[in-house]
Amino acid sequence: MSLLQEKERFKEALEEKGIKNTKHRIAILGILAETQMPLTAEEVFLNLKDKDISIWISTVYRTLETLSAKGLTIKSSFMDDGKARYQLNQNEHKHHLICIKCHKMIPIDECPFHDIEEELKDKVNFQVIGHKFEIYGYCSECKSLNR
Amino acid sequence: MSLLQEKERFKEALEEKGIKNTKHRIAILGILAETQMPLTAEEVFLNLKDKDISIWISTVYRTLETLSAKGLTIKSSFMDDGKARYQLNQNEHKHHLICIKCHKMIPIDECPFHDIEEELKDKVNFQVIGHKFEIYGYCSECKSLNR
DNA sequence: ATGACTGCAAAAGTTTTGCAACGGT
DNA sequence: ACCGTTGCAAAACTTTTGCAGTCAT
Repeated sequence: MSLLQEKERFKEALEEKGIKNTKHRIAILGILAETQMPLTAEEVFLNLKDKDISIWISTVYRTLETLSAKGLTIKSSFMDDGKARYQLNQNEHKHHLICIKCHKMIPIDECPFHDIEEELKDKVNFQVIGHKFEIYGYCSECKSLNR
Repeated sequence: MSLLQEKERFKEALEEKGIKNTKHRIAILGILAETQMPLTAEEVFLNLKDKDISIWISTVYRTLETLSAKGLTIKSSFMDDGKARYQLNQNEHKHHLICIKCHKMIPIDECPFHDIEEELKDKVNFQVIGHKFEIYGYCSECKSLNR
């Protein structure tokens, strides 16, 4: 997809969610689309600076919170390092292999949850809202660098 | 299990890991065993204060980090609220249903991972270290309170 | 007695908030 | 023109660190 097409797609997504289409929001969505990796607010901020886009880190935080509240991005903190990470919500039901070292995410097709969802609903009285399934380890590159 | 038995068990666990057996460590493990819920450092701290145990919050943090490094507790930050939570490592391979509201954890026997582990190893060159599988929603009590 | 652990204070790091100015619809 | 968004500064909050004294082995 071209950058222009992408920009247009983001613009439409913002409209659909009823929030304003600003250059910062488009830029942040662009960064997340480009890196295809969950980024901390600071990483997003630095990426923007690299592109000579002037923005304040509080705006990055506010934007990422807003986008996550609207479902355009997903906030998670799976790394347990005290930093929240944000990624584009690709709106596909996907899970990932996550490299502990470089944070690369490798999407996988498997979703084990659906198989046991029914089973669970009957066994325990629990209203399921969502689930998280992530596998941690070293990707092929980091694996070879590591030893 | 009686409190005394528990204390003895914790003491042995600390010895086994080669770290000192102090009243604070025993107390913190006790809180985690008692609540059976992932707690933030502050929650652990407040629980201790309730029991008139004098401790500094930095000690709570240091202790929880140490216990997690030794595998006696597990650190996670699945709630995406910027706070790390710690729970007892019961040393069983378990996953949980986690109530979004009260943070209650309901253990489940299912682990979908093992079924697809082999499959993945072949498909992608990825060295698996661990995985996280959690299901979020409302437990039966919070469910009825909610609507 | 030695080294690990803790009390305490202070700093570091991340995230949030307030307010005025700015920008999109 | 209106109201959501952003720049900027400052505060709030979570977590870490340093050092001296204490405690477990």
